[in-house]
Amino acid sequence: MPATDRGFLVGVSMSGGHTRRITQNGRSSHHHFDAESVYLRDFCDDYRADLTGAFDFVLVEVSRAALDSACDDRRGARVRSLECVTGMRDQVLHHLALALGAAIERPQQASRLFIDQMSVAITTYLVDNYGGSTSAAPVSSRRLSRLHEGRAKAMLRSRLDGSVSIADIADACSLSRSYFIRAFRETTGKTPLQWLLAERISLARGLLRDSELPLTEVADVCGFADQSHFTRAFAKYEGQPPGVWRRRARTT
DNA sequence: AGATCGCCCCGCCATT
DNA sequence: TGAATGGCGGGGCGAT
Repeated sequence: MPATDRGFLVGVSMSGGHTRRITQNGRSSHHHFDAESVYLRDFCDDYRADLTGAFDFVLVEVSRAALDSACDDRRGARVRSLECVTGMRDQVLHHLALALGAAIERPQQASRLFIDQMSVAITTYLVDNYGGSTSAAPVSSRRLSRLHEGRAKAMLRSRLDGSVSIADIADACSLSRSYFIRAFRETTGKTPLQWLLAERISLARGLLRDSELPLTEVADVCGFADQSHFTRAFAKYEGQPPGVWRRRARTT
């Protein structure tokens, strides 16, 4: 695999009998994996692995953003890399992988909250135990904490009637309005209003596709006070007006 | 954190 | 009658 900026990959061997030859930076090495063996990969590096024997791994991909977020949440210096001795055993990771694997084997029953929390647990554990070089000084993060992010998004969703202002939400997070807007943008990649608009459009797409509601009612349900404004906003976001979008969604 | 200010989102109306 | 488009003013958003 050629190098990419996808972050890191942690592989946890669930049973034994796997062997691989890894070629990286022109060097090759042989590794044997028992149950509970782990390896870590930085997607920044070119990577080639010739696999032999059984392959029974849980693979977890960790983005750099997730790594940064985990570092910020524990108020520590940001970790730049994750490193471990390939093939070393790690009982904790093995158990975490077991729990995660059991949950995602039945996706229809899986609790999104549980999987999210497991992701946080695994990432935090990786930072604590395999965090490599760190930034010299703790980065003063302007990202929202997970608590504030969740609270802000919940308040924005409840704001469909327009009764809650951005200042109210910032207050609820004990932040100034300007700081909150910036932190929200750096956390989600969107300003609060842009994020809310994306939520509304997403809701509208579902109603257009799966219901027979006229546009006026779709607009109302999605928090748009009048149909003309809804049509305009939808067309700007999706590139075509809602009626056209609906007909095309039905025919494809 | 708080003040400022330009911009655009929103709601309303009209028209096709 | 429903959907799409356009104009317009006020107020809140978002950047500084």
